[in-house]
Amino acid sequence: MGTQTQVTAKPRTPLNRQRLIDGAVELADTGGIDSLTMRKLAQELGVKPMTLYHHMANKDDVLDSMVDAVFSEIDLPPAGAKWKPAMRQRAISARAALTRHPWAISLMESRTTPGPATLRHHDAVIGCLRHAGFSIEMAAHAFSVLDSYIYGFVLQEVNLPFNTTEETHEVTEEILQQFPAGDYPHLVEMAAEYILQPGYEYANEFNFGLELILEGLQRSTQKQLTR
Amino acid sequence: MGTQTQVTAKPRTPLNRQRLIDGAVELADTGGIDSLTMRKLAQELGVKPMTLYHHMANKDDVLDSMVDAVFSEIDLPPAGAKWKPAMRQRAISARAALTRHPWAISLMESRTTPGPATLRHHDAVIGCLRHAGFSIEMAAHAFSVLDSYIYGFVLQEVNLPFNTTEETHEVTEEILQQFPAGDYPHLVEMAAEYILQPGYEYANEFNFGLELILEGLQRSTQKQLTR
DNA sequence: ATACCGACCCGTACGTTGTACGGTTGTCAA
DNA sequence: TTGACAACCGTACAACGTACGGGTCGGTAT
Repeated sequence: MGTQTQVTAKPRTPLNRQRLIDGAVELADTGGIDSLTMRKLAQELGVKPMTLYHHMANKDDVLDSMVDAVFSEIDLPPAGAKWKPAMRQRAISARAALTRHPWAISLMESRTTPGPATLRHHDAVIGCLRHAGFSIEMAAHAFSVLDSYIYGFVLQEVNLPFNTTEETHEVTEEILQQFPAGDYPHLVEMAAEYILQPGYEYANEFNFGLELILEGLQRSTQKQLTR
Repeated sequence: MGTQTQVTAKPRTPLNRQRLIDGAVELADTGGIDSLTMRKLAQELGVKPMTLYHHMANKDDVLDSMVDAVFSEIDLPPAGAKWKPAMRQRAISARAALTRHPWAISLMESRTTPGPATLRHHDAVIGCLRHAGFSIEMAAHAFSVLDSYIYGFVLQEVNLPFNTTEETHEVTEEILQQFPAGDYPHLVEMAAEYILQPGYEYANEFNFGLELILEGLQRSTQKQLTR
């Protein structure tokens, strides 16, 4: 009992930046990004609204940090790995993280100041490509295609108004019934003979595009190397 | 002068749905999506806020219509055209429309009820692919990759914190100076030797990915047809 | 001319949001 | 004990979307 150092736990754990961000992410995950208000966040953390401003500059600061938190969840390409499996795994991991937090894509659109996790991620991806022999220009190309595809796919995926097969039926019928029959014949055909078939899930489309792009990149690099 | 039909212009042109949407688009174009409030929109149209609600159900209704307006600006694939040039042109046109209205991508994320122009567009694209001999499954794949790529690319493009070469220099330096030198070696290399070079524009990256995907699709269909 | 109706428009008001400003409390070094 | 400093809070304000209950026309039926 000679020291007091053992009594480190305070009855009221002080709020810090990390707890705040975690709370914000959790709130957005459960109730959507619109339900994330400074007041609700404060309540969630057992604190009054204005207290938050002692840890973050403003709400935009919170949003920036949330985006960076999502990026930190994405697997980095393992050092020394071959570029193709590394990029494949990263793409899959990125899509998983972004769909786990459906609000992330919409935030990315309005945030322009990348955080450390975001920069680290980008650096690792470019590094992986460079070590595999990609020229700087080619690495930039590859980076652009892959990221565009990942973001765009998730953007569409999280926007689908349905998740289960049942919902798909409901929504599809509802939309089509609003318009004269025969207005969108190809859309109807695709809905009936593909999308509404049992077992269909949009998420499965991800693979096709990913492999197509990876193969295209491989071809491009081979062209470059043999030239 | 026997008729009165020539006096059709009223001193106070009545507001209608179209004028309202056009005004909303214009407002969002000039001041960003955040500056689009029902109050400002009303003022822009020379009308009091609550008047808007006689033409639109609510703000979400306005936003839905704006997205559809953007889609109506995208060229439809010309009937009877070969699929590859048709898809190429559509992609370029879509990217142009979406960058002309940078808010469109962010709206798409939150809207789930497609308008008539959107449906017509999708129908035409699928129709073009089907006429070119794509199977339903293959058409769905192609549609998914292309749209994902277009949306994702624009999402990144409109997010760049710089537009001119000067801004690029400023922003790049500012970001990198925040962190210990050597933290992001590959990022620094790419910035110095590629992005900061005179003549660089991110927009030029669009082509590479687009052609890569189009060629990949061509290969996939050939595989399918020869099998 | 009169009565009436529907399309169009507006004034007021409420609840919710982000956040500026100025305290108040709890903890620790000297 | 004193002072400083970090953490926290109460109050207040402007801006937002929009509910509600009117007003004000032009044109048609009588």
